[in-house]
Parts: sequence; structure tokens; C-alpha cells
Amino acid sequence: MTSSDSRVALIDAARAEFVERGYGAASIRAIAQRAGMSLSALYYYYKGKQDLLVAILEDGLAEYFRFSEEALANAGDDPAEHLEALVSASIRFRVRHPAKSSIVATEARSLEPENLAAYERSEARGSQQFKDVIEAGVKIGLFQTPYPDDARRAVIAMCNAVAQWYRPGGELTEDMLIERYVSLALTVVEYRPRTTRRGVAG
Amino acid sequence: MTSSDSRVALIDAARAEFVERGYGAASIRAIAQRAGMSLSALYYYYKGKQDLLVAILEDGLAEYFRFSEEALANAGDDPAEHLEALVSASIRFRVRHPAKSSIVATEARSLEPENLAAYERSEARGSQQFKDVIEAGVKIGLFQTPYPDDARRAVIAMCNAVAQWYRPGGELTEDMLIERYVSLALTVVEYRPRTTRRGVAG
Amino acid sequence: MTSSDSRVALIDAARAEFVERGYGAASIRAIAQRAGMSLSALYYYYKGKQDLLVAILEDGLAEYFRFSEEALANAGDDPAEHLEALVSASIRFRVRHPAKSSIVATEARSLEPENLAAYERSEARGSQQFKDVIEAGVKIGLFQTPYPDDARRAVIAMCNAVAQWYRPGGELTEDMLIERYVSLALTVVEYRPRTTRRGVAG
Amino acid sequence: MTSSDSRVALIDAARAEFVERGYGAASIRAIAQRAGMSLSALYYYYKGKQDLLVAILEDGLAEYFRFSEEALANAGDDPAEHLEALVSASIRFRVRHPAKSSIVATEARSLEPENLAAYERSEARGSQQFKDVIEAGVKIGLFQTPYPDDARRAVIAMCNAVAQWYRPGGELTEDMLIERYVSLALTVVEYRPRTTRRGVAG
DNA sequence: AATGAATGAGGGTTCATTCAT
DNA sequence: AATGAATGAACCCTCATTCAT
Repeated sequence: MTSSDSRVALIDAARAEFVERGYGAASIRAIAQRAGMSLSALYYYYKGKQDLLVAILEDGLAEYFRFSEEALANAGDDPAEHLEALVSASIRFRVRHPAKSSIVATEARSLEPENLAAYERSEARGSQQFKDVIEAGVKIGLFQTPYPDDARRAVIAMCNAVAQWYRPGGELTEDMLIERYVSLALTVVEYRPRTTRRGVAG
Repeated sequence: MTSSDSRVALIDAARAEFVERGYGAASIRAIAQRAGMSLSALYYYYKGKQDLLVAILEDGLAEYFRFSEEALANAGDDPAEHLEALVSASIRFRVRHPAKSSIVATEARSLEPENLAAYERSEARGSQQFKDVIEAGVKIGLFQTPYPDDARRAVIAMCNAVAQWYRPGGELTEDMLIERYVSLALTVVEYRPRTTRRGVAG
Repeated sequence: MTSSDSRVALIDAARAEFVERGYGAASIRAIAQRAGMSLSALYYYYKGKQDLLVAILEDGLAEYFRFSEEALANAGDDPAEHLEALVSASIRFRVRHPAKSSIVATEARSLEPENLAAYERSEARGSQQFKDVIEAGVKIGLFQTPYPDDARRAVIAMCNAVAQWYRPGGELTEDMLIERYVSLALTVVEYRPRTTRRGVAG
Repeated sequence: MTSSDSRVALIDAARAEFVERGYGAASIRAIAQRAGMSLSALYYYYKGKQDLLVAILEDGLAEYFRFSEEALANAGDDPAEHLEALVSASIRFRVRHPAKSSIVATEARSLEPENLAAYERSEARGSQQFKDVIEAGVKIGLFQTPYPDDARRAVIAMCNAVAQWYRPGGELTEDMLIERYVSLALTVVEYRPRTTRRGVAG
């Protein structure tokens, strides 16, 4: 087992413990055991419990941004397509990594102040992506919601919630789920495709 | 200070600690101190930490149902009005009792199995209220969402999220907030008022 | 329930708890509950935990002496008959009151010094009764044991042990048991009835 | 100090505390202090208070069986010699290790059910050794007691009791004590040496 | 790279007891 | 005669962490 494998095994174990019990109640001994290592080994790889939490949150956010940036890169330049990309990335992330997803939402309070700052910056960045897209759509009249901020929060909240109830293997596939949530998101922002122009053009 | 006052002071203190640190990390000593009582007094009123959590969750859910049932009682018999009542109650609860609200969402995992069962029954009841209303609206064609279950979850999630960001005292009043979220919810379920009647009337 | 009933209920409950868990581990709350009284009521009747223990030991010893003195009173003046009386009383006490019996042996260590002194005086008195009888028998050559002290301790020990294994209701009745232990005790002191004289006389 | 030394120091300290105060009243802090270690160190070596008790009882029984098996190995094949060996081993054990001896008798009630089972098996084995020997002697008419079971219990009880009163350093040496108790035990089982053979031989 | 040993602080909980009523 | 409320001390145990090796 390489050094990198050990690190991964440890944050996987730590994440699982944190999700099951919460950061405060999780035991560093249980984490080491779950990762199949000695307690001392854990301290060789990570400075402590807080360090594990930071690593987990960083890893989770990095993974999310990998999803969202890839989706944005493959989307056209239309705000609706951008929103579709973001929702799609968000759902995909939460479906494929429910633990990574839920811990981000729950355990930020356990971050020590200096680590909290960095986390909040990242989170704001994620939120900003939605904000930019929705405002762009509103600006050109493509999204007609009178409450863009609330709409943004609603879309993010409903995507986040997926991690809490969706279990793969049912009859609802990931792609179907994404389709639905894209549709819901477009509804929320009151998407009105510009059929008139198209109509005029046709 | 009456015996009942002591109990209330304790669950208030406990709720605050649980919200700030999480159930696992919260200290029963800190709770007693926060409530201005000795540690032993706490144990005189509650059997233990878990008992405090149970009391908090029960109280939170009871408060929510007080809101929702009152709102339903004052609503007409139209599904749209029912949905409006539920959203309105939910927002009101989360705005007025953000701690009661957020702890319900977060700390269910810390319940011991036997207590978890009761909690889940209550939670399901709350969810069912939304389900009934949305399905009724869909049945009569008032709500046209093709995904009633996802719409329900989206509406609940976006209402829940309000507790995490809304702070009273800003320029956005509670009533304005409710108006917006009612509007968003009706959008999500794709509410189409029956213009026929209006047509007839016109 | 009279005041005296309450006191009896309490020491019965306390004795049971002490026997089951040991003095140190026994809980005064459990005792009150077992006696069907409030904690405060217990303190009304007894000064505290130690007071209960003292009462129990005193009661146990008093009961034993009631048995032994009655038996001695009904015995003839022969040392063998006296020993028979003491063994018989001891066995009867341990069979009828196994809890009273076993607690006396076990929990003397939990007595505070001033109470211990009184207890030890009583215990010595019980031991002395055996000592007197055996020495009397040895003096007149009726008991031929070369080790009267060890014989005394052996007789007492074997009687005490009865409380630990005898359970009434089996095929071995109390009277049969007594007969056997009297026989054993006489064997231990090497009882030799003076048949020669009788022989000569006959 | 080696790891094994620490373990020994701990069970010695624990045994002393348990004997003085009883298991329930003994404090794990006092044990650690008595052993000259920190509280945490104690928990490094033993899982808890109960674990210490189990270790103590196991050690005590093991020590006793070491004595009894050695004595039996050095004895001839005659039941009287066997009984002599067992009594001798029992007395030796109780004289040399009075704490190990008395705790075995007293604190079994403090064992949790799963540990109690193992303990009772061992204790039954010790009792069985006496039983086998006495029954063998009775079978061939060497022991004439009409009550072999009661005789067995009496012999065991009188040996056990030695731990409670014998203090070395007096004028009664260990060997003298053993001689007396062997004699008492043979008296109890009503040992009758087979003089016939001797007669034939003479 | 990895470990066994050890620590001090703090965890939740229960204790015997007191006191105003 | 009897109680509910409250207390401070102590309980057993687990914690995150360090350090010599």
C-alpha cells in the first residue's frame, strides 16, 4: 500500500465516521481502525482530527468543482444551457458521492476559524456560479423569475437534498433524475424560451 | 423558578449547544451552565443527553405541526390554498424558530434506534401533508408538474433551507418572504389556475 | 403501613441489595424503590446507608442469638448436647435466613470503625459459645480432638457454608441436614461417648 | 518497568482494593494510584474494572490449581494420600495468598454473566477434585462417612476459612497447620486405615 | 515509515446526602 | 410524616494527542 493509498483510506474512513456520528462524536481510534491502520499511523499521515476534516471538505469541494467545471465546459453559451450544466453537475455529484456531499453541508460548523474561512470562500464560489448564470438569464429575459436570489437558493437546496434520499439501483436512473431536476430548475427560474424570435425567423 | 421553567431553560440551552457544536460534541456540563443550573439539576429533570435531544426534537416537531395545522384550518378547500398554507407555515416556523428547525434536520442521526422510529413517523407525517395536497392538485389538473414527488421534495427542501440563511431585521420581511416562497412553490408544481371558470365568469 | 413496618421493609430491601451487589455498589435509591418508598422517606427512618448496614447486621446477629440461646436452653448439661444445640441453631439460622447469614460474613469490612467494634464484639461472643462448649468437652475427655481451636473454626466454617448452597424444597429436609451436621461436628471434635463406664455399670 | 510488570502491578493493586472495599466500592483511580500509574495507563493494559476482576480471579484460580496439581502429582495412589494432597494444597494456597483466596470466594457475584460462567466452571473443577477423591475412598471402604457430599463441603469450607484468620509469623507454622487440617479432614471423612493388611503382613 | 506506551483532560452519569416545605 | 428539588463529589471510561524508539 502506497503512502497515497493510506491517505485515501484514512479520509474515506474519516468521512464515513463523520457522516455516521458527526465530527464531535467521531473517534479518531475508530477511524484508524476502519482504515485498517494503527492510531500512530494516522498521526503520521494527518496532523489530527481537524486536519482530516479539512482534507475531507477540500476533497469534496474539489470533486464538486471538477463536475461543475466539466459540465460548463461542455455547455453552449446560453444561460439555460449553463443552468442545465450546473444542475446536472450538482445532481451527479450528490448521487455519486452522497457522503462527500452531505458532510460538506453538515460539518462546516466543526471547522476551526482559520479553516472555516477557506471553506466559505469555496462555497461562495459554488453559489456564485449559479448566481451568475441566473442573473444572465434574467438580464436577457430568458428567466422571468421575479426573485432571482430566492430562485437560486431554491435550486441549490433542492439539488442538495437529493443526497439525502436518492439511492441508486431503483427504477429512477441518474439520467432520468437529472432530466427532472433540470426541468424543475428551469421551472423555478421561470424559463421562457424565445419562441417568438424563432417563430419570426421561421 | 418553577419546575417547568427549569425544563424549558434546559432544552433551550441544550438546543443551542447542539446547534453550535453538534450533539456528539456538545457537553452536558456546558448545557447545565448555560441554563444556569447545576449538573445534577439537569439530571433531575432529564434522564440524560439523549433524553434532552428527544425532548428538543419532539418540541420542534410539535411546534411545526401547530403552525401547519393552524394554517390548514384557516385555508379554503382548494389545493393551491392548501399548498400555500403549508409553505406559509413551514417558512414561518423556520424563520421564527431557526434553531428548532435546523436541529430537526441535522441531529436525527444522533437518536438511538427506538427514539429514531418515533421521530421518523412524525417526519413522514409532515411530508405526507405536502404529498396529499400536491397529489390532490395534480388529480384535478390544477398542478401540472409531471414529477409530483420531486416537486414535493423540492418545495420542502427550499423551505427548509430558509432557516440557514434568513435573518430577520433585514429589508425582507417575513410576509414578503412567504409570498415569494408561495409563489416559488406554485411555480414548482406548475400551478395553472382554472381559467375556464374565469372564462365562464367573463 | 406503620412506622415499624416501614423500617422493616427498608432493611429487608437494603439487605437484598447489599447481598446482590455488595454494600459499596448498592444504591440507596434502589433500596428505597425496592421498599416501595421515596428516597426522602428512607432518610426519615434511617440516618443513611451506613445506618442501614448497622441495623441489618444487628438484626442478623440478634436473630442468630435468639436461635442459639433457645437451643442451649433446651439442651441438657452435657457438652455434646450443648454442641449439638449450637450446631443445630447455626444451621437452622443459615437455612431459614440465608441473606441475614451471608451478609454478616461478607460486609463487616464496610462498617465504619466505631460500628465495626460493636460488631466484632458480638461475633466474638458467638464464637466464644462454641469455644466454651468444646473446651468443656475436651476437659472431661468427651471430645478427644488434639486441636480444639481448629476444630472450633472448622465446625463454624462448615455451618456457615450451608447458607451458600442449601436450598430448601429439595429432598434434604432441614432436620436431616441438622442431623448430618451435628454428626459431622461431633466427628470433628472426636466425640467419644463414655461407653466403658456404662459398660462397667452394665 | 516492562509491560508485564505493569500488568502485574495493576492486578496486585486491584486485588488489594477489591479485598479492602469490595468490587463495587473500589475506585479505579485508587487502583491506578496504588499501582503507581496514571489512570489512562490502567486502561491501556486492561479494558476496565470488570476486566481487572476477571484477570484477578483467573490468576487466583490458576495459582490454586498449580498448587493442587503439583500436590496430586507428588502423592501416591491412595485416596487418603490424595485427600491429604488436596487439603495440603488448599491450605498452602490460602496461607500464602490470602488475598487471592478470599477474593475468589467473595467477588464472584460482581462478575458479569458471561465471565461468571467461566469462573463457575473452574470452581466446579476444584470441587470435583475433592469429590472424586472422597468418593474413591468411600468406595473402597477407606472413608466411612455416611455423608460424602456434606463431608466434602465441610472440608472445603474449613480450608477456605483459614485465609480469614491465619497470619504467618505466629507460633503455628504452615506445616503444622497443614498437618492439623489434614488430620481434621481425615476425621471428617471418617478415615479408617486398613489394619487387616498390616495385620496379615505382620 | 511506523509503533506501543503513556498522559491529562474531559466525557456522561450516578452517588449519598441535605433542606425547605 | 413525608416529599420534591437540588447539590457537589465522585464514579468509570474514552478522548485526542505526544513521544521515544
